[in-house]
Amino acid sequence: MQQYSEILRSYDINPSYTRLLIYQYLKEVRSHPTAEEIYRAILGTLPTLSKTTVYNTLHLFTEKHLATMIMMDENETRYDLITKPHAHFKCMNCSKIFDVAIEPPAIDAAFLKDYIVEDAQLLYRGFCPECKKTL
Amino acid sequence: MQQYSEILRSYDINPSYTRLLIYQYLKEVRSHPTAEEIYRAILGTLPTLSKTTVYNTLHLFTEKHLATMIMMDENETRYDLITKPHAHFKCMNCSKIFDVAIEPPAIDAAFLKDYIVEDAQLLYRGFCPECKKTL
DNA sequence: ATCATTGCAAACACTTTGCATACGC
DNA sequence: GCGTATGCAAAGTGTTTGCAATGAT
Repeated sequence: MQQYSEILRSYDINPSYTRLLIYQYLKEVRSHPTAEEIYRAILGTLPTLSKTTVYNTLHLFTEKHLATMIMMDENETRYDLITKPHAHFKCMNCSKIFDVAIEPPAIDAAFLKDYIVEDAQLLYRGFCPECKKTL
Repeated sequence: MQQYSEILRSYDINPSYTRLLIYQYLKEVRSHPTAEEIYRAILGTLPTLSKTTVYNTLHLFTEKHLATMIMMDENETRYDLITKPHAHFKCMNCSKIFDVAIEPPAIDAAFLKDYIVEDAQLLYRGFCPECKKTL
């Protein structure tokens, strides 16, 4: 986990044990988890963990541009480490989320001149191969 | 409002007065309102309106594919009538939402073969011209 | 000793649910 | 009168807040 400490430090985040665990989870599981999922996953390793700390940490990661919030249905915020831009596909039946190898299109120059674009998200919704069968 | 009745009927929605008012609001205001905003706006015309009815109606519209839910920050669901696909830009400072004349890219054929894509959303976040100045 | 980090409990905001009332044909 | 539409109040869910406790240097 030593290398993760360095990463956190490079984002100006003090690498506490809790933060490392959360970072590791995001890094290794890569499933766009909700705060709840992260909380439950890490409870096994760190039974004293509180949900507040998970939220604190995720806010911190977002603020420092290490992670990004992604909004999907059902009013649950999910989190993803910032890597290269990509799209998400969410199955309307089983709620699974799939990464799609497609980049959000660049916004046109005229718009860019007046606005500052920090982040782009591309979300597709529909039915995954499994759920498609049952329709 | 006669023509609106026809539209609702064509989506297999019984055009009650309440539903017409909500449809009209979505149609004429076009600002991707939240349920709360719709509720407050229509209260003036229909003081007995309840928020439950607003939610009922929005769910009905969504189910019948007349409207679509769009998810943004802050865990608030916004609603938009389904027109042609377009993108949204949300100011991270003032929270205003701007329509962007750009289409979500078509998902590639290989993906399409296995999945059913019902809906695409493209969301940009950043700072609008007004808020840009104050940074 | 000081400052940062964590955690609890309560508050909050948005949405849904269950059921009762009212409305339209 | 029967089925649909509406509305109230309560519950539910995810998130935030205030503050106290703990930890690190």
